[in-house]
Amino acid sequence: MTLPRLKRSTLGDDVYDSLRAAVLEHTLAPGDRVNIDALARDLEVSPTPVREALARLESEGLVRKRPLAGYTVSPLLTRAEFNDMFDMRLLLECAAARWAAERATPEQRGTLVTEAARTVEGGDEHAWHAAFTALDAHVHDLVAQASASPLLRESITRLHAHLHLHRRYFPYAQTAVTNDEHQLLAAAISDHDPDRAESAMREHLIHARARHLVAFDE
Amino acid sequence: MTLPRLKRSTLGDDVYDSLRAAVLEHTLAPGDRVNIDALARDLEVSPTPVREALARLESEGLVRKRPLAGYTVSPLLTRAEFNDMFDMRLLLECAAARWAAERATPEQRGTLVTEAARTVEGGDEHAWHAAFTALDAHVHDLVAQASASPLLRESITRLHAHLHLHRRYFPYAQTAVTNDEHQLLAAAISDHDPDRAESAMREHLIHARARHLVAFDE
DNA sequence: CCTTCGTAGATCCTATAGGATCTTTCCTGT
DNA sequence: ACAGGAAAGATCCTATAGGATCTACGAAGG
Repeated sequence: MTLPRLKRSTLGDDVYDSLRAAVLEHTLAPGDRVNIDALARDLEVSPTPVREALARLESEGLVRKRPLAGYTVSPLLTRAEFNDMFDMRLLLECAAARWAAERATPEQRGTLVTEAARTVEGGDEHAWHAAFTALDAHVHDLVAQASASPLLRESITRLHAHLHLHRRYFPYAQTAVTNDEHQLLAAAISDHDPDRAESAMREHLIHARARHLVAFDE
Repeated sequence: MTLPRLKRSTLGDDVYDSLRAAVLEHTLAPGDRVNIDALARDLEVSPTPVREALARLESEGLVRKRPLAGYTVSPLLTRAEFNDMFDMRLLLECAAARWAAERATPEQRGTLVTEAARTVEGGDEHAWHAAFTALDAHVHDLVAQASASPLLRESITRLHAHLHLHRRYFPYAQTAVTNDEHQLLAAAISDHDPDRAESAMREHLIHARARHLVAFDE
């Protein structure tokens, strides 16, 4: 008998979740100064758990700390850093796709195919874009999870946080193409075909990088 | 004129360094409970910076937190987790070796060859072993640095922290072989030969895993 | 007009105190 | 002898207060 491992949480963790969401949603925009006391007042907690949350966020690179001068939200990636991130994605996620094709459970293959086939319904443009981004992240996480490597999945998740910071500047079009690529990837993994899974992921990421890079042209 | 960017530090950072070193040196052994108040008294600081340091360490996986029950030093890796870590090392460090061979500066190639050729001098067995481990980590970091990918280097550094936790249980012998492998790797990178660099790293890591895995046989 | 210096304000960093929770130990009952 | 429960101790979590530092604005001098 396995119980769902009841979740006890602390204020620090709650603040962390809230702050992380705020940064990812651009409620706190890149470059903004983060005032500890003001945040504590807004969230109606003391500064201590806020400091704890910020320390964790800094370790993940979402905020920067300047000693005796306060925290700021990490600035957006430069073109070079963005390319570096995609080099890492290619390295990590191609391996994840390969391992997923080799080691995923039948349930995982099924879920992956189902989720990759999902499409996002109407709503206003902003909400629709947010939903689509969330779905994209979810598909990639399913692959990472199916790779059966906890360390690999964690690394990928960490990268995606930085990717998410840029989503506002991604082009709204071409989402249908993304969806097609996801389905090819899911099919390859479902078919136990590592080579095809890896190359599908590679194609998908290379195309995604090209799609996103236009945002860096002024 | 570029000044060395004077380093201001906070108590929290100092505590972090001290604590991280204590964990890596097994002054705080895996599984040990970490008493916040006691630590604050020993280090002669208040609990707040200690909490901040622990939050960062938890984010790196060096300590674990159980809400309302305190922190503990992360336990040693299981055999499966250890294998997973080496799978990640193979993925990350082989790519690092390849990129280093392609992109390293002349200075980096020179330093790498020099450091890979270094040997550790006498001293008592414990100190000697510690020095050798440090040298090994240094060589691998030089490769990561030469890869010219900040994200890749950071990921590798993160992995090596966990590897370091196990060093006490590594075999003392066969260090000469390790040194030879490092020199082969350095030579390949120095020669601008990506294929040979990657395979040299792969061989090295596969052999290293085999050497270390004996520690898991009881 | 530009640069430099000094002061005021705001912010961060650290320390201490009180309430809530968990762990351990001891005792009682079966 | 063992299982179950209760109370004491220790520990963690949160809140508040005070000292040190940085930033920004304004004034004086070149």
